[in-house]
Amino acid sequence: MKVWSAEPHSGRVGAVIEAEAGRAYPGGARHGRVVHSLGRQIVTGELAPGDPLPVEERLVAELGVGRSAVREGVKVLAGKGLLESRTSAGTRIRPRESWSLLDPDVLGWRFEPGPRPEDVRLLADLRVALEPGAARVAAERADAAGIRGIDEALAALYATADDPDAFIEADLAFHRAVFAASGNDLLLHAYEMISIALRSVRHVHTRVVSHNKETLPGHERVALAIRRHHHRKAEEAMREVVEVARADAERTAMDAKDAHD
Amino acid sequence: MKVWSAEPHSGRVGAVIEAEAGRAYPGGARHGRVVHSLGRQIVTGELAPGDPLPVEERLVAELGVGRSAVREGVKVLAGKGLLESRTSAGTRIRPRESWSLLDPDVLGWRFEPGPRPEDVRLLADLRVALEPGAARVAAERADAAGIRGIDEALAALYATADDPDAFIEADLAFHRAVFAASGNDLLLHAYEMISIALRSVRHVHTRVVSHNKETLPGHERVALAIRRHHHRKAEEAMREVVEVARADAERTAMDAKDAHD
DNA sequence: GATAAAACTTCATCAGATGAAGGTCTGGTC
DNA sequence: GACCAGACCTTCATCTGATGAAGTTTTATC
Repeated sequence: MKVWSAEPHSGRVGAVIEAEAGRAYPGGARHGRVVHSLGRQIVTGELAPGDPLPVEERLVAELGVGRSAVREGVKVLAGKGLLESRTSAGTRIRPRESWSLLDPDVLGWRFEPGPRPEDVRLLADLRVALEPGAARVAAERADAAGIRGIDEALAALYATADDPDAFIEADLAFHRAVFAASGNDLLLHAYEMISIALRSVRHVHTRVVSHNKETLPGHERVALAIRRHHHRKAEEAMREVVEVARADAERTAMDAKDAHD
Repeated sequence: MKVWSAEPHSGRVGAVIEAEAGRAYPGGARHGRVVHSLGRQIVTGELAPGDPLPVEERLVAELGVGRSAVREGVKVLAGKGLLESRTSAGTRIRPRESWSLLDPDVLGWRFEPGPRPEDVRLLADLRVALEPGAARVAAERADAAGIRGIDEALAALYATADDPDAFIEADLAFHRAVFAASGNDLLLHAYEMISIALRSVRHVHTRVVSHNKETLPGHERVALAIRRHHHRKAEEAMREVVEVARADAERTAMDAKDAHD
């Protein structure tokens, strides 16, 4: 009996690779090309879960690389939960639940093209869910180095309030410093992944200089509370910061939608 | 100039594989063996960041597989940020900051052996940081299906209060249901990774039946608040649940330490 | 002692062969 | 006609050997 479903692959898989192949990958890193091309197509939905990948031989032809490169690339994607290959049954795209959504590459493929409106809400919610709690733990656990990191990031925030692009980076760095101060490497990594996505939404957030300045007092309160180990206050201050960001993001998204209609 | 440091690899890398090789992997999955053996050794610290891996040829000999399998395995680990290989310079272990700590495999290698005391604190903090916020977002966003999922998980919790092992699974399922109700797939994935680690700590938590029963009202409050979309109450109720768990964990860890001294 | 060229290492990729694991198809049986 | 055994075929898994590319190290020269 045939367990896996879906008809044989129809479209071509190699278009992107060929387009990129011109110069980006002179000699080596062929397998990296395979990983990124297939990975992106899977994550963006061009190739849907359950779909079979073309057979190795055809991938070799379409991607213009050798079997080794194809196999290594497929193995990497399988390691990220995107693919599963079985002898005699071919390779196919695993269901979305199996993907390592928090893998940096997977996140990148998802958000790099520019976030869709629903992603903006998703990210804003994620920050609301994560950051106040992280600020609380940071207030509980921060040592001198952690507090210093936050203070430095805060100073940078003030220093860059007039430069939108620099401010975005400083803002990301401040929030990162809070996570770092939690002394929890898993938590810090969780933020670093969010920031991959956040950076791609930066056009949406944080454009107006006057608006940036308005957020400074909130950040200051966060830093102060952590410095004093007031976990309750740290959490509340951070919540206010991210709630404001969420409201802004939703308003911006709505504006964009109105403008588009 | 030689940029990478550290002396050539000294010990043998293949011991584990050979030990496992006897029967576990009859025909296929050789490259998976490589991934797990090397991955575990890296994550547990047997191989330290900066260390060079033996050259391919030697890995082939030590691991008892062909070059293809070695290369595919190395590529998978490189995809998880654990390794980096460069032509002519060999393959070496990347610094810990580059690892995908939230990758299921990496988490597994880290926590499966059984958590060390510091990991217990780490996980407890992580829950305190993450779960109240997730409960809040769940209360804001939960739809009928999400609420139903939570209710069912709650019922299972009550039903298994007398069976320690089943209760652990029911507890994990309840918390998962809360994350699922948030409608945020990234958040849900974050929890699923925590749960990989949590499951390995279950010996520490949740052993006493009477104790399990004491946690039921707290869970009930969480479910109720989410059902009614009281985000404030949901967050507070969840905070209480995870704070209690954290206190228990720390007490248990301390007891274990005392018993050990 | 500095510099440039040659030699060497080690990974990257290709190519071909063999094998294993499943799935499919064909006959034959009842 | 339904069912089953076995041959057959497809497709991935792995091994092996050869070639190439990119650094590293050594050596030769001034």
